Amino acid sequence: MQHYGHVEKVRLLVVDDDPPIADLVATVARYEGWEAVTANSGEEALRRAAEFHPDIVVLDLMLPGLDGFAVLDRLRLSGTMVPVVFLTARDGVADRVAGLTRGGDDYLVKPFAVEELMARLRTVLRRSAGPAFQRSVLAVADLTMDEDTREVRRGERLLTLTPTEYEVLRYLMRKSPTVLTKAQILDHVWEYGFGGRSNVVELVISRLRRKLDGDGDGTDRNGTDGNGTDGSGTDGSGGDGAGRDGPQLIHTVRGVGYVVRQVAG
Amino acid sequence: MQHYGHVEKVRLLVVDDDPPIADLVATVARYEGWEAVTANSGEEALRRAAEFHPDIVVLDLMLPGLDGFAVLDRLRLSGTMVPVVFLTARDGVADRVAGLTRGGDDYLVKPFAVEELMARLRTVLRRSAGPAFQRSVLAVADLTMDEDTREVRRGERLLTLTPTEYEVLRYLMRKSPTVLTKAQILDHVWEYGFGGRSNVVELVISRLRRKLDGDGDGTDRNGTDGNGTDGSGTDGSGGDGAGRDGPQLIHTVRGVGYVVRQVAG
DNA sequence: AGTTCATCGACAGGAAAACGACAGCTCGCG
DNA sequence: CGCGAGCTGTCGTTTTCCTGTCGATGAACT
Repeated sequence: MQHYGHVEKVRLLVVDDDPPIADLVATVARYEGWEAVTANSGEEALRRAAEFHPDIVVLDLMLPGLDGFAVLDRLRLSGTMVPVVFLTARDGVADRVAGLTRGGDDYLVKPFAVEELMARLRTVLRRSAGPAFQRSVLAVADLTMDEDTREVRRGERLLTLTPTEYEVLRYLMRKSPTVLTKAQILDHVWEYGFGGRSNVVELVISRLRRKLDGDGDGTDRNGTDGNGTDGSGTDGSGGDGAGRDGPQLIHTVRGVGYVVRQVAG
Repeated sequence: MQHYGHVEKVRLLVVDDDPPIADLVATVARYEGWEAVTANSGEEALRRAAEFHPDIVVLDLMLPGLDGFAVLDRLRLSGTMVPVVFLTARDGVADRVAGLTRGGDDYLVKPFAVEELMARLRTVLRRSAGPAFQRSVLAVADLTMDEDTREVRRGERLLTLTPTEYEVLRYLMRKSPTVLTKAQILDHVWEYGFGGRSNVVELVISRLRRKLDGDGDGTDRNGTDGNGTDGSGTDGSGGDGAGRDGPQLIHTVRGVGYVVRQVAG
């Protein structure tokens, strides 16, 4: 039915017996402009699926009563072809799940990172939308990211990013030119329930900068101005952070967070 | 995407009384951009065939009621020349089937691997597409694979691959330059219902690398790097992973999976 | 100047991947 | 019908390198 790319909102059904988790996912999805409903049991899931007609389903496999596998079977038996993204416990039934991803489905291990889940949902939707091969490429200035091949390049230069770096950058690029707080980045990119409050984000940003701004000594702090609204101001200090590859793209907004964009202002 | 010459979408009819199996096949086919419909009984199959006019049919021989042989007869009697790929149980009527494949049809034993089935479908389609059957040759950099002759070569050198290695490589090449996860590879190349969670994939990749990257001492980790992007950084240091035949083509994307592609710059 | 916030080098624990070695199987050949 | 070769997959070890913590240095704001 509806497909990604369509004008209408994506309809998502989230099935998880842990309400907080289900809500978390639903909330993020709604934030992206999707319509989302949740179900906390297998039975409810089937009921919701029947009336809501989701375009995609997030299904926890460990459900009391009618478990995820059973729900999947019933869904398929009723002729529905909705793509499904499964959630499984770390060491749980991961093996059995593997066999289910052949279709267009996919799966994720709990605890997962929200951005990771959203990324998979988008991918699955894109693929199930038919001749599937429109690639999804994010771009900001001369920085591009191909989500299928995972190739990231600054201009011509191909960058080598670690998984975490890749995730953070993707989130920043996707939201560009919005400024994101460290908390937001932490919440989206790290697994939910990541206790470690630390400067991890700063760390990753630092490493990212070095790689994509080619910037050795970089440290050009410029974006800076105080309050969120970024505004214009900033630069000032001369060097626009050009390390070797052009202007700096990751800017620090002191007291707020980070943003990826061409300098502006 | 993958071309057989058809401009329009391939129309596939899948006949299997086990809905999950039929759906599995249909889903994968749709992924490839085909149009697919399923039928769960012989009667339904004939009905669907009449209205859908498939270009090719996947037909399970063990159907309750009107069985596969009967369905085939009726189809032929009605003048249809659609090529058919049969599915049979491991020890079942394999012999009798042999006699049916004359027309250019083919058959596969259950349980099968999805990629294997898709490969046969493509082959049969190609042959039935007219006398002028172009060969289907996959190529990535100087690595080529002829799906008809099963010849694989790196540059001039002919490689000797075992069945499993061949399948894995074909899947990787077909999807190149997309990064595939181990789960995807496992799901496509191994028979459905292969529970084994193990490092088989890593193993095969390792063996493939040794053969096609000519890599004796191998372990040239270079392409390998973090996520996705690999690449550039590497070169420099002399070894481009070139064992003897050029740059490494199978790259590890840590935390994600594997890709076949030229490092590109 | 003092205080707060950010950057980044260095290090260690640990997760993921590579790979050698071995055993069960299949299949072809004698 | 039995033997042997090659293919596969499991185990366990080794290697690689990703990640987050600490702490010192440096900027920016008040």
